[in-house]
Amino acid sequence: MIKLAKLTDYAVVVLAEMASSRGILLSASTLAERTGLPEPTVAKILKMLAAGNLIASVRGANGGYKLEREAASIPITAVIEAMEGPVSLTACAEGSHDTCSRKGSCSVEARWNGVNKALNAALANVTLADMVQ
Amino acid sequence: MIKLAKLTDYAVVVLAEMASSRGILLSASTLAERTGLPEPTVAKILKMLAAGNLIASVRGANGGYKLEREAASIPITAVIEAMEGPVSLTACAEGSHDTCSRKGSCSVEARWNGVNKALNAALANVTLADMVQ
DNA sequence: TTAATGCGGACCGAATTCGTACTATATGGC
DNA sequence: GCCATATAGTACGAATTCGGTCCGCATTAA
Repeated sequence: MIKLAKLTDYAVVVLAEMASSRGILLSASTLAERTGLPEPTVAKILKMLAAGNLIASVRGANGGYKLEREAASIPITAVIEAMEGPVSLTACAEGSHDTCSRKGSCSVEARWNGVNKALNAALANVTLADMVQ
Repeated sequence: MIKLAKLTDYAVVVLAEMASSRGILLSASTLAERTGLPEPTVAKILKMLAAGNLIASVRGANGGYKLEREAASIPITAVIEAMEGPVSLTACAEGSHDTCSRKGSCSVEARWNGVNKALNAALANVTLADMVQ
């Protein structure tokens, strides 16, 4: 199965919760409570999403996180990229620096790029707003 | 990254090699030699592909494998399914029997089905023939 | 000054995956 | 009929990755 990391799955749940309270500052512990997910895990997810500029963070007492943009303008590819890196099926895909033992001599190497583009195009049409409903 | 198992990647390489010699019986060792992949690994891949009815096997001396259908009629989703199971991003997707701790109470559970369909549609348009060139 | 909250990194156990080996079964050639 | 060749199926060990947790530091409101 083309597997999405569990953390990415959780990230969507957390973001969906944030989208329903847009603009309001929510702490990691509050979000953990509302989503039913373990608090340390939620905290980790929020850090990653903040690093990917998907959400804004406010430090200090009474701090928290809030959505940076509208849910409708956040494609799920952005979420996946923030959590797992570029959306691409194979290591030898364009832009990846991962090594492949057959790099250069692989007859299908270049072909995957087209597949990845089709994949990105399909996923780019689904936004966070679609996941919230 | 939306990760494809390495074996699946290899499977496409092997199938591409078989497609260029369609109808000819090729043994696992021959394919290993031509693709430059380790022989035991190629043998394993061929077994999985045969189990998925993507290729036909002939046992005994001078046996081997050959493509069951034309490359153009084999979508890469079929390859992925043979190697890794159904194409779906999340465990809670339709048809999966995997358990999810939030099953039933998860607000985004149903939404993933649409994403998975978009994904399958995008990948179904790419066939093995496209990978060969 | 204190308490609350995010930030960043490190760490460990668990699960998955990769690659390999071994045995059984089938078939063609001598 | 026997042997060489080839696939079928199972099982296993090592390596990698992932999920989850913890700790010390930085920042800000009260």
